[in-house]
Amino acid sequence: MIKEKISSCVHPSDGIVESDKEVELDATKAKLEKVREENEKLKLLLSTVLTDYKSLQMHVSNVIRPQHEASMELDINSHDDFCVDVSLRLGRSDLNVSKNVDEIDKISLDKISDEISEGSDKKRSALGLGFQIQSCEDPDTDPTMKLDYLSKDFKNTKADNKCISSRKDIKTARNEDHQEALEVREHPGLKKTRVCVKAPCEDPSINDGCQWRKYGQKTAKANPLPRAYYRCSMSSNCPVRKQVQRCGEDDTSAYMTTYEGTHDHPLPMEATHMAAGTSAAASLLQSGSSSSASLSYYFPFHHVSFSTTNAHPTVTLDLTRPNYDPNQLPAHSSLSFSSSSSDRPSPSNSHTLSFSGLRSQAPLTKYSQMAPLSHQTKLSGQQ
DNA sequence: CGAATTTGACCCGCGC
DNA sequence: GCGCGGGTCAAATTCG
Ligand SMILES: [Zn+2]
Repeated sequence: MIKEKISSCVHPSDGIVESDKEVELDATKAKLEKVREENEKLKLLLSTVLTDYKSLQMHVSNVIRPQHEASMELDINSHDDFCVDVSLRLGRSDLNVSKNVDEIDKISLDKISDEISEGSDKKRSALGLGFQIQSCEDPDTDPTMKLDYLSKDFKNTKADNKCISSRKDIKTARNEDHQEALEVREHPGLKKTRVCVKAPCEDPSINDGCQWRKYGQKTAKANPLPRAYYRCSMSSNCPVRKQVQRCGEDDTSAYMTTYEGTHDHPLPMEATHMAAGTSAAASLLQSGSSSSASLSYYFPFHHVSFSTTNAHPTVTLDLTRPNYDPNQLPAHSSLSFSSSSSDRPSPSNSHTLSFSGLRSQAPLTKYSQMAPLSHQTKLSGQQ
């Protein structure tokens, strides 16, 4: 493309031909953009499938567990192994991963791929092109990062298991864990992904459907707004942490909740949507996606600011202001995405895309399931 | 009485 | 090395 442009500068006499070429170029650009959009949609779909599958797998393992209580730990480990395999295949569909991959799952994934690409070989090749462009834009990211992340997760789970098995000397176990973390940190530029939820009230924090055990509270130096630390207590070794920070004055109940990690146990059915949304976003981050598909699939009417910083890939769901634009149809949601290698995502680098309701039916029904959650967790006590 | 919360102590990485 | 600050632990306390 660049070469063509250069040649058009060098040979200004061939005006007509060059303008033809320019038109062609524009058409190709438009095509590329379309293809990229397709690619993003596909990525989101894959993340969704992965998340749903994980959730289902955890439910299944939970059902089966009572029958094989002795081999519980083994089950967990093999399950994580499985996840790694799946993610590998998701990251790069052309790699044939053997191990314990379920054939049915493979078939369904292929089906989805076909569905997305509408059976067009042309589009499929274009998909690869989209990927190339993306990695050009974002050289730091790589599809294999996802694998790295998951294997890291697996390691952490193992460390936690160690923690439990030898509760005597937590210190040594903790050291092991720490060493593991250091070892993991040596993996090129990949740290824990986090999901922030900014909300006007406590609702979202109690909406996640998990039991949270408070284990600490700190007040920041600058503003003495307390920050509480919670840990998931549904499973004894669930690695998920969350911290809730008050934002604004004492009476304004604005909270910023940050989730970190992945649950290793089934979540209540009512909570899976929220979790799927957040973890799908996290998966997108891990997959090295520099731009993001419409996460508004999960959170219609709300801003989903999706920003990558050097330190922590972070998804921020801003639920403080409903995303309602009178110029738009209600089914439209806007997704503001910013990808930046600096600590502060620059506004110039971020742009807002509006989607014409990707599957406008499904998200609405799914979203409506979030409403009854508030009272579900309320009876589990204030958090 | 067991489970959850509170809260000061403690740990550890980081900058000076 | 030292102090600071964010994050975590665990004894004491409260809660159900
Ligand atoms: Zn959990």
